[in-house]
Amino acid sequence: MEKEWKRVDLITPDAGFFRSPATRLAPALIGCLLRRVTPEGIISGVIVETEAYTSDDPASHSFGGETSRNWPMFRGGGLAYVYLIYGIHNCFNVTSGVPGSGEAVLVRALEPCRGTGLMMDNRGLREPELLCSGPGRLCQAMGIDRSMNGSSLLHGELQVLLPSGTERPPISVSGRIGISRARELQRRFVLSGSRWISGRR
DNA sequence: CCGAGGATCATCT
DNA sequence: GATGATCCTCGGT
Repeated sequence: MEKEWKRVDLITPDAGFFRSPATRLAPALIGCLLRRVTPEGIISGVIVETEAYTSDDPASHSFGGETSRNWPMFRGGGLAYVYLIYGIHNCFNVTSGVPGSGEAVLVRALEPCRGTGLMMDNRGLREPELLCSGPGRLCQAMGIDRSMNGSSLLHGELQVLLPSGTERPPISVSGRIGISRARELQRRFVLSGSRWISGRR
């Protein structure tokens, strides 16, 4: 039996979903669906790992104010912020907060849901192992690149959908991964017990 | 203009 | 555990 999903609606009580602060949106995104509509078919995965970044956070791209790179973080919640890291990998964020706040949530891992074959093709893999377990890996699997930077996630080819139910999944909190500053902040959120999160096993 | 370093990953020892 | 790949942003001059 397949789970049901609903669009974030601008005129219902979901209106404030993306406008909430990153520290609240990051756990709220756990269990949501990230979906891309491609000419070849639909690709989707359930978000199982996120990190929150805010403008008062030395580890955040927005810490020094708005720049030509981080501008989507300053345009309010519900946009894609995609940037290149180490010259090779893309990282995908969901912007959050109100315009000017400089906040985003890094999506670090997905549990593959639909279009697994397409994702494996994109990654050059023959097994779903490590398919979307890491920010670079999930972008490669989903076909997310910087051409989608700044695009709306409410409608369009890349979307975030909410679970139709109201039950909250169990979430574990920890320090963030791969940063040198503000390691102590507890701003990494994972779906408890998920085997799809990033990092070593 | 220049140089350092980065919200990573695959591969090697 | 260590390393190389590879590019762009951003701060300093």
